[in-house]
Amino acid sequence: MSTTIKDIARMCNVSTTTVSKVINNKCQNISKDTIDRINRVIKEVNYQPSIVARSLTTKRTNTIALMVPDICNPFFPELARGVEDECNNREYSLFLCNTDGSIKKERQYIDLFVNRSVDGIIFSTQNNEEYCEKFKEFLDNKFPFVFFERYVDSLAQVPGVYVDNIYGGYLATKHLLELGHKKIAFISGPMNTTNAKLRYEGYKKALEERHLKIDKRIIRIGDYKTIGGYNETNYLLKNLRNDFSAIFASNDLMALGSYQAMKENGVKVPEDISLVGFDNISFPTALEPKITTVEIPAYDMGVAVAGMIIDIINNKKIEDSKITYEVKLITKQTTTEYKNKAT
Amino acid sequence: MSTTIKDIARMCNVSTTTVSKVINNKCQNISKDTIDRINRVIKEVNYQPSIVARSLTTKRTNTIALMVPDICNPFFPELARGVEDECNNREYSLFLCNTDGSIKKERQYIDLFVNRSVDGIIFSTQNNEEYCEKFKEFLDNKFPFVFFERYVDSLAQVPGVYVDNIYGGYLATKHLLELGHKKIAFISGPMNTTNAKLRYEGYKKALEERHLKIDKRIIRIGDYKTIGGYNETNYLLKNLRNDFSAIFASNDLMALGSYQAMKENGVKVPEDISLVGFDNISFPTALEPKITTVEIPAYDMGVAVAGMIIDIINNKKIEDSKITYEVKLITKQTTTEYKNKAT
DNA sequence: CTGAAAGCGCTAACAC
DNA sequence: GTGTTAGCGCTTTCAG
Repeated sequence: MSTTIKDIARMCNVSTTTVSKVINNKCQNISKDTIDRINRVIKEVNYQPSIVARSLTTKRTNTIALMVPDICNPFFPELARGVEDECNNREYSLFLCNTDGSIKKERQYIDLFVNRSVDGIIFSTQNNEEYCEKFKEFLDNKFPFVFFERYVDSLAQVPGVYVDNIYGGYLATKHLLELGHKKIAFISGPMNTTNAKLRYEGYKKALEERHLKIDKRIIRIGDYKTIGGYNETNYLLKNLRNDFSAIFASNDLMALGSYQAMKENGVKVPEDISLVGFDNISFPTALEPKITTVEIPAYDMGVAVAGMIIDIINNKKIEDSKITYEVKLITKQTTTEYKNKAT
Repeated sequence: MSTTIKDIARMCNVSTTTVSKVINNKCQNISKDTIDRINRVIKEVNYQPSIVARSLTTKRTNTIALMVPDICNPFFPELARGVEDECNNREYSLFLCNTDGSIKKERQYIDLFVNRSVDGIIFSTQNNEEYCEKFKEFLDNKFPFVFFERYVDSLAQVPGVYVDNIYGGYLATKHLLELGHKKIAFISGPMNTTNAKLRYEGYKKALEERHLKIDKRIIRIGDYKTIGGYNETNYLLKNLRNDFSAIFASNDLMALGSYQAMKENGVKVPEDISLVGFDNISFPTALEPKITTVEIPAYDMGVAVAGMIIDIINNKKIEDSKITYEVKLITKQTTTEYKNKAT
């Protein structure tokens, strides 16, 4: 557990250089004999080179950090799993960080991981404009980092992996329209997150396409959490009960909160009100309701974003590369045709 | 982004030694003046010492690795969150690894992280006896590692965090007994995992306490996954429908699979059959059914196990310390009184 | 109170 | 084909 390259060199009567070359498969000019001898000894004593020492000279640690708001939010495990799988495939190791959406924590983690000489960082959090100087610094220093569904308008050149949120919002809304709903409430994510804005765009687009007016009263702002969907739905039911026959919540967590509020108010979903979410977070099949939603391929995107950062690390060119994933409407149990009840 | 301790030393007209001492707060014999001067310069140029270089001399990386089967299994995010929070509090960083329960992957990760000089490893996987030589080697070398709900009989001296599985199994079963159920089917986890065995112990204990016979026919072995609960329940319903009025599944995932099977067979829960799970994994409140279950405080245990490994790292004594967490029955919707139907 | 010097384990020019 | 040498950025004796 603490034999070093020197020991191996001594045992084989060669220099550390030669051993190093063998370890790293840079054996152009080494006789088969010595290679074999060295490899045999390495096996024998089970020698494992110190990655720390290597990192000090090579300036690479083969580590990356993934910053998520909270791994307990059911959207993120799949993402993290995709990221970790790809890292593992490509011989990187993954640091996990939970920022709770706190700029302060994020900042601390950034400093820490820069000190740790991670080779790159994946940001999967939704603080947008508020914390840009660090990113600009990263760009200046060509420090590899990528965004996952994180939009910073002033940092257009940052690579990242995204979903087509506008289209997603459009799909969800169009689905409801096609079922005959004309008054569709919208519970948005926080408006300082770009994906919330984009989903809202999609919502508007679908309505406008049908020349329907946007009713601002039934557009509410939530927090992407269950409680937000719950509260906003309670508000809607209490104050505007007859002004909508469907709700489009900007993510599944809020949709579930919304569902809860409706249940408590004796409103039947989908008979009385149809409900659509976003994300398609997965639960064991026994659990109900299954919310009609827009699917985001979280695992695949995790693989993609990890692949992207690793590519960048190895090319050292931070290109303006972005991948946008298609989204798909998944029709489940919470939407049905609008019934023109005599009210 | 690449100013070193030398730069600081030069800028302050001191040696690197002095700077190092200031950085590490070992300032017994340094004049307030120089301390201030050095700190000022450090601030000014935003100097951050390289953790890699430090690690090479100190032999400590302030990192630990957490091995879980799969972060997507809803039990593990909470655990991981607890671990990460505690790590963060105590200035450690966390590597995340998904082993899929594969000994091969686990072995690879172990080698990798030893090479990375992590200060310790948390094993939260359920391979038991099959892979012990490595652990023995760890013990011999005083390499810090702890178990989370992982039992290896031949390694009694390994520290770890556990739950009182026997009592949990006992509680679940007793709850059903108190509701009047006498024929209680048991869907176990894989019998090569010790917690499955222990939960079974608890099940037996509760029955024996009431002098009820164990009916082996209604004891089935699952896989701790939804599909296992589903399959075993289908088997039970098809072959032994009248030989049980309740099911105790050894974890919530299997309980949900069980529920699904019953639903598909037109069996009402809890009216026809009562159902208890184990773990109390958390879902948004809107989701049904809410399964009566035995709560494991996953987050707290994550904090505890991280604290434990960090303590061990810093004392360098691997004591025979184990923490066992109490479990608690959480009565929800899937259990009700036995109704002595005329069959 | 401060600094010189050695060394952690490895890689990488460059010689031979 | 192989070895010498220097150095990555830090900590740590030990001397002054």
